Amino acid sequence: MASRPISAEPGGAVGVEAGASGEEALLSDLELEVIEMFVNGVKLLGIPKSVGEIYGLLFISREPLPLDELVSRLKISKGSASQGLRSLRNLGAVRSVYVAGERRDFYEAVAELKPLASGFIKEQLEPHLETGGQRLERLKELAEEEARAGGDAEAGKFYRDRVERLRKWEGKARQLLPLIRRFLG
Amino acid sequence: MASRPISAEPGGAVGVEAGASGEEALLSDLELEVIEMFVNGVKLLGIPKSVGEIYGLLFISREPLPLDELVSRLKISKGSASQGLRSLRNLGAVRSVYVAGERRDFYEAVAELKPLASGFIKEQLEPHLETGGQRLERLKELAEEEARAGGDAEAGKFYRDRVERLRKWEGKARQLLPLIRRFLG
DNA sequence: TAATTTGTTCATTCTAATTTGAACATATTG
DNA sequence: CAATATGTTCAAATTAGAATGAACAAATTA
Repeated sequence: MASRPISAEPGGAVGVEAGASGEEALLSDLELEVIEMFVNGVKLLGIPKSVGEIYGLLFISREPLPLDELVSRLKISKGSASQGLRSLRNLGAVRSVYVAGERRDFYEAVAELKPLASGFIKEQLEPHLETGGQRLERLKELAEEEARAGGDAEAGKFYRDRVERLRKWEGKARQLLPLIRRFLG
Repeated sequence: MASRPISAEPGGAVGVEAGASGEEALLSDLELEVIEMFVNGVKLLGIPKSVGEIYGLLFISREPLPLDELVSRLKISKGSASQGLRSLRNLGAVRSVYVAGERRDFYEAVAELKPLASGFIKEQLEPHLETGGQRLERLKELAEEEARAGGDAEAGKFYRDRVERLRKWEGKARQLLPLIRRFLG
């Protein structure tokens, strides 16, 4: 019951526009459109296309799907599917579901905005803030050196101002992330 | 007076780590560090490295710089510099400055967070929201078709819910952008 | 007007990142 | 245990996107 055969797809007719050889209507128009939307979306976030495809298909699927169905329906490699699912699990964008009497792992999309945003912020954004913070310390030292070595008082002021600015930006970013989280929650 | 010769750089010693052939100390350690910071930053926003380099150098330069100095100091091609400056102007991240008695165009970084954020939102994010909005309409139709064609009432409910969710997400995004703008302003 | 300077454009080249697929590991079944 | 099913890993192929540089246009100077 769980892994519904691909021929039993609901209404939607052929998908996948003309072009290559053996088109077999693996995806309905609705699925195609949703997937495309997510592919666009994740690209904006710097996440690879295949990950968007996987999430998109899971998002619009009524039942959880196993890896090999993602492979056959999306026509992506096993490797991509495996790695894509891992990223999505790490992001908290996909959860694995127990399906009775099935040996394969089944996955479904986490379709609530909050955990998605949180996962993305925690995994993709916060690490950068962290390393950025360290970098800023070194930067401050370099600016001081420059200010001292230069002899020129104007120069010192300028460099200190620039580094101070970067500090403020970082502070803003640190405040902003939780704010976004709360807003989407 | 304006296009200070590159040998007249302030304190900082050799930059550019070991490796390739003719290293010539075109960038001080401070400049190098700032540039690296911006290169990391823009990568996060899906903006090419060369653009980060250009903005970084302008940001930490006391005087406006002309295109050919960006080329020589950053060792990037004229093409990259030209295109990079254009993107930065479009983003509102760089402004051109009049320098008396100079034929070349000189540029300086816009170093206030607000216009930077606004430019990025307006140029990079809002266009996607726009096309996403159109896509959503088509999606809604497809979901209705699917719901009708499927015969299954459950299915209809599910697809409508999913599309409705996407609508809500888009709405949130539309609210969020101005909020971010205000916060950074 | 010819020569020079400055900047842009865009086809080609190069690079970084993604995708593939075969080899491998780990159950699971007969 | 051998055979099969499932999933992961990683070197190699592919692809998308960025950088290059030569050709061009426009402005300036001599």
